[in-house]
Amino acid sequence: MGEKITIRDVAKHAGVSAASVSYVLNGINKVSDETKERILTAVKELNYEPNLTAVSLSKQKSNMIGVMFPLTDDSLSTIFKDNHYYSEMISGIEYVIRKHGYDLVISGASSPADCLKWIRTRNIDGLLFLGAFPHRLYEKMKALSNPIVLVDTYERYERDYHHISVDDEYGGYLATTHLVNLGHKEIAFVAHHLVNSPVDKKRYIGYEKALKEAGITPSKTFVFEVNESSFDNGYNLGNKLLQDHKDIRAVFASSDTLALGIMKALQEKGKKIPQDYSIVGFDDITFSSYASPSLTTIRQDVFNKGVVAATSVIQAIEHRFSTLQHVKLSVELIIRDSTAKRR
Amino acid sequence: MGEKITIRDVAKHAGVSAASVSYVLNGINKVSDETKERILTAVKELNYEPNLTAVSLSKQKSNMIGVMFPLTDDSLSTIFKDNHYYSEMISGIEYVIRKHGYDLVISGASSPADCLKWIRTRNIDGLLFLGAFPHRLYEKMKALSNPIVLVDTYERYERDYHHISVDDEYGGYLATTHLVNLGHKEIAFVAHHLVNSPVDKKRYIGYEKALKEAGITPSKTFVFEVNESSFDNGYNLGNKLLQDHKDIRAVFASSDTLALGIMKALQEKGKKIPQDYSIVGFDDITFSSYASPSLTTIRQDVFNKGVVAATSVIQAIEHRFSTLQHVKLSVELIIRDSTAKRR
DNA sequence: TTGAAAGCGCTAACAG
DNA sequence: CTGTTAGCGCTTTCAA
Repeated sequence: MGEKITIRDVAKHAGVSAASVSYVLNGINKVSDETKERILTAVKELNYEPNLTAVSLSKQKSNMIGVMFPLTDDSLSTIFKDNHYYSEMISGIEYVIRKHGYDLVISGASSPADCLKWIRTRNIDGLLFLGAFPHRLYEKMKALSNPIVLVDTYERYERDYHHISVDDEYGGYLATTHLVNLGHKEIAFVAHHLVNSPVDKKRYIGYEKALKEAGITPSKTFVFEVNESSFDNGYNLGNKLLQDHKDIRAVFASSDTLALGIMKALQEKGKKIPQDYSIVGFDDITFSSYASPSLTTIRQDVFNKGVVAATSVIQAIEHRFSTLQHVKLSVELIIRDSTAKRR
Repeated sequence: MGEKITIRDVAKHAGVSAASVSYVLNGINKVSDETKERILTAVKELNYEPNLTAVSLSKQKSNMIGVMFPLTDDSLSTIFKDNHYYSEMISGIEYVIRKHGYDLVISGASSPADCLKWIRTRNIDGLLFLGAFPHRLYEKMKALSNPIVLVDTYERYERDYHHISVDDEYGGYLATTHLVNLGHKEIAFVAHHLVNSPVDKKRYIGYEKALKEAGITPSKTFVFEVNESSFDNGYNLGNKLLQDHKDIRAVFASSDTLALGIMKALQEKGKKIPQDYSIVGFDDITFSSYASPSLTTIRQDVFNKGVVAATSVIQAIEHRFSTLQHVKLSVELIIRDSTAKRR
């Protein structure tokens, strides 16, 4: 751009003061209709666009909303890889944010300190925090005046922030009950990480509850952890199951990605699904209905989760004293071809 | 935050002027070591963090880099859905950008006008434009002084911007030649969109070239277009192929997602792959190796594409007069189990 | 080597 | 209703 047009240029062009231009642009009803016209014309003619950086500084509000991803290793790719989950979520978030005139700034949190720094230095109006929430950030974050929405975080702190989640426990319950109803007793639970992933912990609780209700004693030997939700990890676990755990006849995996990897391993070794093994996933990613056999799973509407989360921050930003939101979205059992009666 | 600490607080605390603090913080070597120490101590003690909005305004540089996604409909979800492609890319981009101390602002381009506006009003230092580049933006964008990197755009304008792509034409050629070498002659090409997707056009050229080299006359009846790269669209096309095009024995699809959808449809109707149909995809998404049968495909390193693109903008931002970059990354044929000799 | 002062572009009391 | 003015927090001449 050769020369940026400032509010003063507009003012001059319209023969008024910068203040009046500002009033008109901000919809502050202080200006006569006549001069308002003149100003709007000048804005058009000069093709003026306000400098948002200056606006931010002046208003102490950036109109930017940050999304912080949990960084496992150094890049986001481990998170996105094999995983429609965060992509879907960010779609929902971006959609709402743009509609409301905000911009979306994303960052992988390298360290809790960096994270905090980021919010403050960038003047982010609000923050969406996805996944596990580092304990040590808790106190410091609370000191910030900007609203923070935690998504999928179950911590003792959860009550102090806005919080969006899915009914993970019920999902685990649904999945397991489905298997139980099919006559299964030897049901493995495959988690991403039982301690680090609060979501998986909830699903596990549902799993346990379903077993107990059915009179089955949950056994630690039926619970497995992989490190990341990926096909590869599922695949490797599938092989491990075949070697070390011949008693298992059904698997409830904490993500479809994992479930599909497990399925692949079992099939490669000549096992039939659902005849030999019943498998249930979680999420209902698109591919689940395209796999052979198609995957029985717990569906959650991730796009909507993003929408709800983003809507929450924006509400919190705009009516500062709204009460804390705690939304738990529902899940649904989708029965497909990867589960069948125990034989 | 209760009270933000400003540069003046630090100055007072250290018994110097704000200017000196600024010098030290910006590494401008004008200050005696002694006062420098004092200032740094004060910074530590007060836990001072500069306000980046103010810095941006003052320096006329935001340290933010924008990524603009092509919006087909109104939300990003059509783009991310079923599509690891953009997720991978953004992972690569985010990685580089964060390492260099920039922030990543993302947006779906609602309209060319909005897009332009966005760059100017937000004081974005540089822009990554993914996918098709709206013609009418051309002139206006060129007027911007900020560097713009186009990814996957083949337009007549491409030469005026930095440009990162993959050797799509060679990819198309490799895939088709592979099928030809297996004895296939009736090879369909399934594109996302031949006109709107410049990438697909290139792949088509490679396809055509390979056919010609093999003495096969390309026929328009073997070329198909779907609207979006999705499993569903592939699936529907697969069914169409079965109904209307019984002569076809091999398919080269412009994305793995499409290829897997097609495969599913064919399999459902009792067709064997690769015995009855040979199928080649493009991208090498993770799931391709987990499908049954595993998918032969053209691999491109999308994460790296993001890395290269981001590196380019940053270079361009930091050494303003660097020459335009035009990078074409390589592709690779990955032979798996979805292709076999024609019988 | 240091600091005063004038911006960066916009907003918001406050006066008129 | 309109304009003057003093910031927002930081940078950067320019003079001391």
